[in-house]
Amino acid sequence: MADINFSSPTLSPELRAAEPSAAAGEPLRWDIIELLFFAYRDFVGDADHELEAFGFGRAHHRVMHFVTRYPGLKVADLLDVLRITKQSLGRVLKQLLDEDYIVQKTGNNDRRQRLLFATPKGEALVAKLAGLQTARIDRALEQVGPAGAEKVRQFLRAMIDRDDPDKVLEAIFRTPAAAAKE
Amino acid sequence: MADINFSSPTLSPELRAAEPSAAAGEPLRWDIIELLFFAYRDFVGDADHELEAFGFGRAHHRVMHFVTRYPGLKVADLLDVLRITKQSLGRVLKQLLDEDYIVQKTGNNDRRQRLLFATPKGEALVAKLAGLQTARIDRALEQVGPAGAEKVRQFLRAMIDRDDPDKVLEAIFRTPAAAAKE
DNA sequence: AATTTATGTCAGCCATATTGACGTTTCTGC
DNA sequence: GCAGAAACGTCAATATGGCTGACATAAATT
Repeated sequence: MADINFSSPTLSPELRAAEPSAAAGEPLRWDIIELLFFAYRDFVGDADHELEAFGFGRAHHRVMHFVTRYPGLKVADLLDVLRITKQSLGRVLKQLLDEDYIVQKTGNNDRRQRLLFATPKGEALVAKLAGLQTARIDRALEQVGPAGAEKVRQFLRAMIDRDDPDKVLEAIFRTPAAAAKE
Repeated sequence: MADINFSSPTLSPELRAAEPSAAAGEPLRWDIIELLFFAYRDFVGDADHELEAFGFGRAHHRVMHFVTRYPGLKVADLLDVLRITKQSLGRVLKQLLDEDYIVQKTGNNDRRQRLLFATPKGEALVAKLAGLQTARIDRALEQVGPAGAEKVRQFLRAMIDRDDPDKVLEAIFRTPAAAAKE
């Protein structure tokens, strides 16, 4: 491996963030970008750890979460939410069905549909994982107070694409809190 | 595939969020949990789209980002930040070196170290991706005002694990804004 | 009756992560 | 100066979770 050596090494003993040299343009939100990265990394880390014990991964969690929260979700809806293909969903969903975390029910309006429901076993897992994440969120919201919490919600809502929302997003944005500052 | 049919189908025409039946315990932060999921999904989606044109994935972006922002980052530091193994980093890093997005420089205090630096080409890519994400963040921050923006930063900071922070996190939490409400 | 929709499935591929083992260079402690 | 540890690179094998393409079936729609 070729070693590229520059004129003067200029070793920084203290690591410091540097605006990349193209700092001439509009200011970039480096702080928020990185905070989001770390916050999300640790946020999902809570669940990841616990999931190992069940032999599941993040994919299983996402499926379980949305099925539990939105009972009767169709397969197609789930695909929209997760933004994956049905083949990808297939493997994960099959495991969750086999291991009795989720059950399917034929739609009665449209018998082609397979509506998805969490079993008590599935709900328990989702609640456990949500508990871990809630602890972290509560701790963080305490720092900003109730008014701050509402600002955080507004911010997160505004970060989400609203064009062509999936069924779940529609439900989320139809919620009372959404009407607040729309 | 066995079809499990229940007593009464009870089809919901409008999808509605349901507290899983174990709602007896402490309240769970379903709203924030889901907002974080969707916000992050769309946030990283901005970059993902652009990366395809370069034949890169998210892994490349993460590496490029931190190397650009923290010039002289050691390989070991990067592993801490990204929470991956050196083998995983290896392939991605090799590509970025080969394609001249990143250069290595032997540490002069410790010649075992390979300090990482972005090339102008690399910086340009990172700035472009950060620009996309900044547009989204700016749009969202407008909704909450300057005071709200500070609340959002406080919230995100508080979401991050502080025990055993890596070098980059230390730098982030050493920043002036961090001192504000510590 | 023909077509479209919702779903499932088979086969293969790719990206990104893992563990374990091993080698080299260089620093550190004795 | 030497032993050992540290920082890195790399080989091999494996797992997960994505992907595309093709095809099948049942049920709804036209």
